[in-house]
Amino acid sequence: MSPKVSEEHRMMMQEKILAASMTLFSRKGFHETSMDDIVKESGFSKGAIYGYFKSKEDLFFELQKRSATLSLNELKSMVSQEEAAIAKLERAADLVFASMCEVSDEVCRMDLEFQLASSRMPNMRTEFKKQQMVIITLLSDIITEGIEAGEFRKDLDADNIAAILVSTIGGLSNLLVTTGMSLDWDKIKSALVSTVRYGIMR
Amino acid sequence: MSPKVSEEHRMMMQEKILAASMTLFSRKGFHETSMDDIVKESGFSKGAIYGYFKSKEDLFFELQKRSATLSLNELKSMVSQEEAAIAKLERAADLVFASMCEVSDEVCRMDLEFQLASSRMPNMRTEFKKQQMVIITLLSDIITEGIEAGEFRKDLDADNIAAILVSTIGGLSNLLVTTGMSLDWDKIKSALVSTVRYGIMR
Amino acid sequence: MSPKVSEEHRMMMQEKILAASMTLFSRKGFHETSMDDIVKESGFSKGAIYGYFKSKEDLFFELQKRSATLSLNELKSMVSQEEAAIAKLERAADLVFASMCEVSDEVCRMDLEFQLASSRMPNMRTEFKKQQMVIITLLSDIITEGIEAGEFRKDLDADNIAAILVSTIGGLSNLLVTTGMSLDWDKIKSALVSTVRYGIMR
Amino acid sequence: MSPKVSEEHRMMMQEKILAASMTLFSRKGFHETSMDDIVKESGFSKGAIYGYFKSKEDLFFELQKRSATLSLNELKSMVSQEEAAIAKLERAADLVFASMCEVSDEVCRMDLEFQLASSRMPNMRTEFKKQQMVIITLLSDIITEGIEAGEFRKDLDADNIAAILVSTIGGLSNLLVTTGMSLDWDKIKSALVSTVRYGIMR
DNA sequence: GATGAATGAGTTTTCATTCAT
DNA sequence: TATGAATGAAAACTCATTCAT
Repeated sequence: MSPKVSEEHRMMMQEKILAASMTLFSRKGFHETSMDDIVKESGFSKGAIYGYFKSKEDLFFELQKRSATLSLNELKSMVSQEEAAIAKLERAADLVFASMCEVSDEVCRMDLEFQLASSRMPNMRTEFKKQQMVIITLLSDIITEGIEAGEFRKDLDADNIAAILVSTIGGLSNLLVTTGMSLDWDKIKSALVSTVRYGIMR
Repeated sequence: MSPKVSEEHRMMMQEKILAASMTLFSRKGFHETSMDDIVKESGFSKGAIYGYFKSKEDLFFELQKRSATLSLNELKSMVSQEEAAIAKLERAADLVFASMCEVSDEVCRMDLEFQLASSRMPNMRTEFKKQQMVIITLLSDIITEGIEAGEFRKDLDADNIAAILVSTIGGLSNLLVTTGMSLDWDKIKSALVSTVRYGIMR
Repeated sequence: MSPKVSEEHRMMMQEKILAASMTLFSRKGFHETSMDDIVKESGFSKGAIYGYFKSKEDLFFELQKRSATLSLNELKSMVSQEEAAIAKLERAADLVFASMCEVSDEVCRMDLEFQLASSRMPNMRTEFKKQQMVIITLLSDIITEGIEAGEFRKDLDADNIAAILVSTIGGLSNLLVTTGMSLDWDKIKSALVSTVRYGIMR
Repeated sequence: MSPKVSEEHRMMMQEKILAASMTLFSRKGFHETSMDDIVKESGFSKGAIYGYFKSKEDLFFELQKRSATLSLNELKSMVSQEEAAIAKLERAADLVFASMCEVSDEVCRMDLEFQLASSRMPNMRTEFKKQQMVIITLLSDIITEGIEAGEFRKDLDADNIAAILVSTIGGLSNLLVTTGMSLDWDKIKSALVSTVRYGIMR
């Protein structure tokens, strides 16, 4: 009778544990966070946590899966708009840099944790690749659209340009947390946008 | 008469330990590598290793310091050449992508380790920032030179473009190891080079 | 339903660990006793022990705190008796020498460990001083009482005499363990008692 | 031809090492002092130190042997004086309390180290006992002398009184370092002297 | 299911002693 | 004889995971 209720309940519990873990992993890092830390932060018992997630790594993996979903939807909704490809790219840039500004160092650090894990653990890598491919494909589609519409140069290599753009954004995020540089995101955005615009438009 | 050993010998020993550590850190990661692993891999005793490096972290830090020196010199020698700014940038691209191709996943993974460490440990961050600044400044100087020579657009923001370029390269390297994508570096290089050329030239 | 364990149970476990530690510390000394020794002697696991005490030092400290409580209560109860001050002192001597006889070398050695630790570690010193002050004050009060009652000489320096008496007892205990002399406690007691009696009475 | 010279030289070297060790052992304690510390403090090499002393413990033992010699000679010279037994005891008290005042905490701590070691290590104990016996016997002789001269009570138990006096002095020294109390040695001395005088004289 | 005490292999690091030079 | 680099056993402590209740 109650499977639905308890399933929901289960999800809520999981969510709480994930939230606590996220906080700790991003603040202290995966290795420096102990299950005891998570117990304290989440208020759950050891046994409960192991009831919901089979290991610390599993918890981390689950977190990685969710990390993407955040901004992706906004990005997707953007594509469906009727407008020029270049406008779409610029709106994407707005979106990305907006989140870049408001997002804390900790989120960027968490991202680095995910990247490092992906570079070593097959299941993480698969997930990470899937996520990156979604974004790259999305951008690639916009570029292809722009080429076909005559906005962009005909010789553009859509897939690789998309990969480059994604890498640039990722690289900037990393630069921020790894150097602690106080970057002026507005200036960077306009430098990037204008360079790309000149770089790809006819 | 004395086991007092030449500075050279000491350096050689250090180098061997560093090499063994490098292998392990990049293959398994910093945290997953134990001092016992390093003992086994290097053939040194525990005590000997601690005689050369005061902690596992110190070993890692030393490795980070050395990591930069590798390609930087080539990059620097390039700047002094007499040629157009755009040509310099292209030669830099050649250099970077060449190393990208031949370099193993392990080096890139190691790079991610360094980045993550830099995002959390002050002394690593200081070092990392210094290293990044050298490259960014180098590129920024070339760009400024290009602007002054009338090669590039006058409104270019040299520093930020440089930061963007460095981020792009770093991001691509990360994309490689984190997704395991089989990237076609030649195509990526030409996509990047042509985009940037159009993007910044008058 | 829950392994949540009563406070009593927790105390019992602690007590067992403390007992095992006491045995080892007094037999082998603090430094020569390893946590592994305590693991073996107590039958607990490493983790369990660290669950109850946060460090080997903490274990030692806890032991020190308890060491005093043993005979102190008897000593205190004595004070409240209605009798001449000199009689009180003699009864105290009886008490002290009685425990001196029955007590093993190990307890005295343990005492030396505590003294050495107190001479170097601030928290131990604070505790030790507190314990010593209780006894000194107790004796000092008896002496003052004796002076006021006209039993003892008027010019007696109650505090310092008390400190001297406590030192004498401590010194004798140390002499026992450090030299292994086979002391005749009865004779020593009467020598001390008669000397002090003549020494302080009018 | 040169055994004498090198024997002297050897002694001088030993003395230097012992001095350095003494400094460290009393400052930091036996266990907390490493051979490397002694190397640094003494300026000798590891090998040299092991050439002179067969182990860290041996070094400590040698130090213990010397520790007594210090004041003992003065004490002995005192005995031979022509004067009343009570006067001898008082001069002994002067001597002891004078050294008590000027001597640092570190010397007292070192004493505790010796005591603890003596309570556990047979060879140390033998040495320690020998040293204590010399002093106890010396005092005992004075007391016997006083009894025979009719200065002191006839029923005095010379040996045990001597042991008690030695214990009192040792106990006071320990009280000083273990509690950090700021003792007024002058007052303590007069309290002790007058008590003992009344306590043992006819 | 939930709890948290218990486990114990594994971690980094130290240091008395040895020995090739 | 002097040196100090090298050794490696042993130390204190951690922590992901299990399981009796």
